[in-house]
Amino acid sequence: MSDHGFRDFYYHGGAFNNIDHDQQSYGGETDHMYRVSSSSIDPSYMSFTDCLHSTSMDYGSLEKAFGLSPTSSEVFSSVEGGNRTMMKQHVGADELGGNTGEVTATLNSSVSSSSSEAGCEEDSDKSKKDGQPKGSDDGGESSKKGNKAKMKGEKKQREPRFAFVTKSEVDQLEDGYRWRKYGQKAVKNSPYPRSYYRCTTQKCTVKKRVERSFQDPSTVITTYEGQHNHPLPTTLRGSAAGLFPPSMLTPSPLGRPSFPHELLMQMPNYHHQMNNQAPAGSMFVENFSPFHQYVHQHQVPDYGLLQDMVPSTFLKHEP
DNA sequence: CGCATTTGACCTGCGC
DNA sequence: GCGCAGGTCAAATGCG
Repeated sequence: MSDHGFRDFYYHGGAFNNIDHDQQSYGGETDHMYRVSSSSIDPSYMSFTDCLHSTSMDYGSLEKAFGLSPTSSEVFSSVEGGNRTMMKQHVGADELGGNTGEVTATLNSSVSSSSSEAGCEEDSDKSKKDGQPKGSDDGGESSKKGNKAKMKGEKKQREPRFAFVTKSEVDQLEDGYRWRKYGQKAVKNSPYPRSYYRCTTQKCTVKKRVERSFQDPSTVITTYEGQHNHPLPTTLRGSAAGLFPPSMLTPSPLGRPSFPHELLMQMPNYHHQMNNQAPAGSMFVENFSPFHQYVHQHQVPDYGLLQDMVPSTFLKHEP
């Protein structure tokens, strides 16, 4: 899924001047991909995080919104699901204090399990066990594997996923949450393994996968799945806790986005869809289409997109 | 000692 | 049905 035609659109002066919406169909599925991009941040000067903090609020917003504080110069984001949409955007250096960064968003909803295309990425069946923290629920399951089998027949509901492609030397991006690695697998056609992490907070089922792009070893693909149902740990080492304003540390989807998915929750219709428990398959389709419309409707929004994704307090409002 | 990581085995879905 | 690939489990191990 990494490279389904991204298209660029640019962001200058605090507003999205050129938003490119690409909608493609893959085997019956509609893909929406968004990509926000910009050139490169000079890592030699500062980390991505530093850059975000020291130079531009907009960037800081992005970073906070995306929950990333990596040493990356480029950040792409994507939501996986059945439909993917990509939109690219260029962040002008002027807005970044001389630095630019790249953020790509891929929206893709997992349509039922039938979608094979995205399917490879989709977890086929995690819900059965992962859905719940293992130690807490299973109670007396006898054999670990035996349990899995029982859930057969039920289609597990796939959680929305949000992937980021970041330029980073470190695999694990500091996003403020504590993760526990529970597996690692070699990826086909890639010399780099994929690591699986789970949020260590009890009852939080959020997971993330981290893998390095074999095409560009300097980039790390981080895929988040699920939504945190808790605040950011206060003990985290990194910046996140300190970086994120309290309002962004709230777990509530209705609050500020403290997790990539929550960004989506800020998008029009997302709540609506979620609240109506729309089928996973259509969730994003309907979600992101409106999203595009929204973007387009705000043709020259001052941050149109961002504003909706991040707290306005983090966005620079220009007259 | 508690927690995180490693790692091989196992399970599931999918394509052939 | 078989093999492959992705994903997960959990025992073993490491670390602070």
